[in-house]
Amino acid sequence: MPSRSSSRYAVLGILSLEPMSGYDIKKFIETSVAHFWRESYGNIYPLLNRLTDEKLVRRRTERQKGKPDRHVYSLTDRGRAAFLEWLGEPVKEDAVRSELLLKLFFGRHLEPGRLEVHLEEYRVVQTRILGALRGTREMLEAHHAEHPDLRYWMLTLRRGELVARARLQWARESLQDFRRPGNKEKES
Amino acid sequence: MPSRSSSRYAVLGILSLEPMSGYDIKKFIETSVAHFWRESYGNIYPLLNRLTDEKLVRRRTERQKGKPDRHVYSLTDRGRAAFLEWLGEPVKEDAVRSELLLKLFFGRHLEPGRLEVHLEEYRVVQTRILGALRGTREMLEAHHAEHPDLRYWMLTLRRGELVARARLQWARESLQDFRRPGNKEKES
DNA sequence: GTCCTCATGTAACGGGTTACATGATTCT
DNA sequence: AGAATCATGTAACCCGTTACATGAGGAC
Repeated sequence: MPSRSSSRYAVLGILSLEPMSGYDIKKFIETSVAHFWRESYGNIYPLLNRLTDEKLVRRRTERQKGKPDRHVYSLTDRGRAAFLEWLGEPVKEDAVRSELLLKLFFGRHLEPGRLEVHLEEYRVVQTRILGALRGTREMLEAHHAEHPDLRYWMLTLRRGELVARARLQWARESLQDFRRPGNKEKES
Repeated sequence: MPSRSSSRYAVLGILSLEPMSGYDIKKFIETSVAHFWRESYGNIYPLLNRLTDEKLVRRRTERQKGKPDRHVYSLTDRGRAAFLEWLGEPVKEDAVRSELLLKLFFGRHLEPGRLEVHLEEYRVVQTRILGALRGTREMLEAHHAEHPDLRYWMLTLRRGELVARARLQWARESLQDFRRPGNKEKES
């Protein structure tokens, strides 16, 4: 009965695609799953050491000229097994915390215009996210059309897009609602 | 330039509505902002002590028969000021982490049917959330129609609904997509 | 000349959860 | 009889981020 940090399974999963260094893992995350997952070096490197100690991962060191040694990690059989086991387990629902909504909840105490600024910033962020998702989608369709994992990647992308669109819609609606002045109380 | 833990501002904000005990705060959170914010007692109680030390909050003790003393906390002027300052500051975007999407991303390695199970569970959860949101909305409209904060509470509810609907739609779509067998590769 | 990329790591801290401990009262 | 509610708290732990340190080579 595993079920540990999640980060570890993210790392194991990525290493199941191909052997990589910690640095590569970070880059990979940033260009593929960044819309729903992030890791910092300060988490990745110590984690890789722990995984090595636990024999879930194997380290091969490549010496390089002018650069630090490069540690390339690959999954062991135990690592793959642990990963697969985690994969099938029920999903732990993730923590819900939205600082934006928290502020809006108390929005009556905001100075005039400030609520709209918060919403507007959010709208911009969501728009940017949507653009990034579209970019990723096009990239995948162009360069990885035959990749066996494509279907699953698209699945996650699609969720990102739908949710971002919903958030965007909400931001727009709400801005309209709050920018119209005669609207302090319920609409009539 | 404050900007500390967020939890502290959640607590200060709630106390700005009316004086309460730690226990009350927890209850309040569960019945009003649970869809985007949660706190545990293990966080609330120590936090209230710290806030008291920092004079952001004042403690009044009510003795009770057969129950532990009840500590009722209220905002001090400094507390209110700190809260208002935080309220106007730019929103820190919250951590993105979805264990579900992480598993789906690696979905090719799931045993047959397991992916659908994950999706189906998610669908159920989102449906339940939607129901709860509707319940809250109706309760608010019935019992707090005149509350000066209603507009802001509705704003957050609306976001919850739109996002939950988007997630639901995605879950349904994806289930259809994956339950249809002749569909292992791209649709044709 | 300066910035970016490659590449690894550590230390300090932050912020939070879970589980445990306690115990009377009231509801079913 | 047993569960839920009221009510507070602590200790252990976990998980993660930020900031710092180091340094060569290539791009502009």
